[in-house]
Amino acid sequence: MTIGSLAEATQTRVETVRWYEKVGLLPPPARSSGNYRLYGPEHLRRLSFIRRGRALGFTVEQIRDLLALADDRDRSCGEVDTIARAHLAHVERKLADLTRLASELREVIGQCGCGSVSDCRIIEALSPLGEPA
Amino acid sequence: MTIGSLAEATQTRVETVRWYEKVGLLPPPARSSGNYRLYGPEHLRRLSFIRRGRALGFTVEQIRDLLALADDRDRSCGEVDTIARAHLAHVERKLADLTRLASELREVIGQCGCGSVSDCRIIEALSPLGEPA
DNA sequence: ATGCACCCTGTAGTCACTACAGGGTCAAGG
DNA sequence: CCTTGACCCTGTAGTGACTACAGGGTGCAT
Repeated sequence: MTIGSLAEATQTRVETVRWYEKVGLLPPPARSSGNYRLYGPEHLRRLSFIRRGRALGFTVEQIRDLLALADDRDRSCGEVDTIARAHLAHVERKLADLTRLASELREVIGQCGCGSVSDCRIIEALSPLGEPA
Repeated sequence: MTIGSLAEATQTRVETVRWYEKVGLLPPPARSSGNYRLYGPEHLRRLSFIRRGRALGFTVEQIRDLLALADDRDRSCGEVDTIARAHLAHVERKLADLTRLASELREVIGQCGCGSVSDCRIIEALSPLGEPA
């Protein structure tokens, strides 16, 4: 399968597939006589894994680690669990930040009477002093 | 005030202050005889505005727009409101994504019995086929 | 033989900084 | 007077995870 069909099968951009190869996430595939990349089912599996990991918000580095662990099937699952839990903690921190941020924004927006900028509550909320000179 | 005290007063890194100047968010200040940047209260106000905006998650481009609007005090507040509402919508979309993501992660992690990798539910959840060859 | 979709490499751009390298300035202490 | 150390300067390159070309080659159908 060519890079185009692999990309389509995994909802990935062609450039991204080449980039995964360059940074070592995806092994270099065989080449056709015309120098086209030719992928097999193992590549499809690996790229699907990568994309699913990215969709779950794992970094490329974490996915690199997860792939190495996944290849070593007799190993204990503990390290996988550790990576996943660390990531969940990270996501939960971000979630808390965003929740606070959204409520601050809602409050600021709610106060805007949409008059002139000189008494705009949104601008005021951003300004350090209530009414700058 | 020197760049160091301005940075400290606004909880900003010195490099970041210089960067805001380079990209035109902060006007170039006067210089001392030894070529040090010398800031006044107007710079402090403007940088505080920028930092507060960033803390609320506005992009630098949005802050540039907000600053231009804030400078034009007779103008209607409508554009400010539009920017803020667009940003809130963006934050809420992100929040929804992260919420879904966190629950997916919790589910995956909850299923891990921490045995060997070969029957790790986390790896399985990432793999496209239940049990790759 | 020509058009077109697809592929190749390599480089530069995105965003909002951050991290140096390699210097200059300034005030205090010896 | 000299040195030490904290601060400042410019300029460039790096971060993460791609994205967007430029400038060319390949493969297939008409």
